[in-house]
Amino acid sequence: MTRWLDDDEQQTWRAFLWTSRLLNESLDRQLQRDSGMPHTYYVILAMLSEAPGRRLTMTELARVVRSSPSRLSHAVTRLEKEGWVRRVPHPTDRRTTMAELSDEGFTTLVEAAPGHVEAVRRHLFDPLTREQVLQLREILRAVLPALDTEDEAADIFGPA
Amino acid sequence: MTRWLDDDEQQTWRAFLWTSRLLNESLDRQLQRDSGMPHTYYVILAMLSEAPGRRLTMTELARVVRSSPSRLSHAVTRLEKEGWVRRVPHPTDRRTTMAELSDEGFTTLVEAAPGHVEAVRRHLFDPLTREQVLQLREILRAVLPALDTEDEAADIFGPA
DNA sequence: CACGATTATTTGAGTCTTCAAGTATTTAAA
DNA sequence: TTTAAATACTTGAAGACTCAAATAATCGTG
Repeated sequence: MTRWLDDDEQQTWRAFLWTSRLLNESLDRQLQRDSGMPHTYYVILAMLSEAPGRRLTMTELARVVRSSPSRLSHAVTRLEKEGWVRRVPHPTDRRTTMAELSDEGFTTLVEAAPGHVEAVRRHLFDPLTREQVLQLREILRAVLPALDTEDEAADIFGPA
Repeated sequence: MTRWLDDDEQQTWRAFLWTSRLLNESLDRQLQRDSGMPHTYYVILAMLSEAPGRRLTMTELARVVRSSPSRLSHAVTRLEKEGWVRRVPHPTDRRTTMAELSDEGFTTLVEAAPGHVEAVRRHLFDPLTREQVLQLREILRAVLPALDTEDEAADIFGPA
C-alpha cells in the first residue's frame, strides 16, 4: 500500500520542487549572462579555490562537487578550454589527474562571486527571518546525509 | 560592497544546494529506471492528469510546470512519441495547441506514481518531524513567490 | 478594415548531463 | 611474479535544456 502525501506534505513538496528548480535556473541565468558559465561550473571553480594549492584530484573534486566522474571530466575539459583550469599529472600515481585552478580562473571566480552571492542572498535569505534560516539548516542537516553517498555532509556542517 | 554570507548562511546555502541537486538526481534515476522518463516529464503527465479533460493549452501547461515554452514544446514532442500525450488543435484559437494526456499516458502515470511517491517520502519526509515539515512549508512560502513569475505560488498554497 | 503589436508555439544549434563502455595503472593475492 | 580485481579517469552517443530566431494567428486602433 502506497502512503500518499497528505495536504501539508503535498504543498511542501511542490513548493520545494519549484523553489529549488527556479532558484537554480535563476542562478544559472545570472552567471551565464555575467560570467559565461553555468552554476555547476562556478561551484567547481569555487571548490578548487578553497583547496590547498588550488588543486584537487579529479576524484576528490568529484566528491566535493557531488559529481559523477564522467560529468566532471566533461566539465573540466570545458573549463580547460576557457583557460580557467589545468590538468596536471599526479606526482606519484600515474592513474590520477589533478585539476588546478589557473590564475585566470581565479580572477574570473573573484569577479563572478559578488554578483552570484548577491543573487543567492536576494532570492534565498532576504525573504527569511534569522530563525527560519536556522530552521532550514536543521531541516537540511536531517535530509542531506541520506542523499549523500559517503559522509560528505560533514564537510558542510563540520564533523563535530 | 558585497555582503558575503556568514557561517550559518553559508552552511544553509550549501546544504540547500546539495540537497536539492541530489534529491532531484535521485528521483530522476528512480523514474528513469522504473518508468523510462525523467522527473520533469513525470510532472508534466501529473499536471495534465489533474486538469479538466486531462488537457491544457501549451501556455497553461508551461505555467503550471514552470517551463519555458521551448522546453515544454521539446518535451511534449518526446511524450507524443511515447504515445503518452497528444497535441490537439484548440477549438477557437488556431494559434494555440492543447496537450492532452492519452489513456496510455494516464496508465503509465498511475504505474509510476507509487514508486515516485515512496522515493519522495523516504528522502524528504521520513527524516523530518511534523513540525519541521510545517516550518519548511512556511520557509518555502516565503521564498517561492519572488522566484515565480506571475502569482503561481497561490496554486500550491491556495489563494486564501 | 488595415496593419503594427501582441500572443502562441515551434525549430535548430549549441551545451550539459547521463549512461555504458573503454583504457590505463595500481593493488593484492596466489 | 604474474595476474585478477580494484581504482582513476576518459570517451562518445543519446537525451534534455537554453537561447535566439522563425512562423502563425489574433488583437487593438485609427
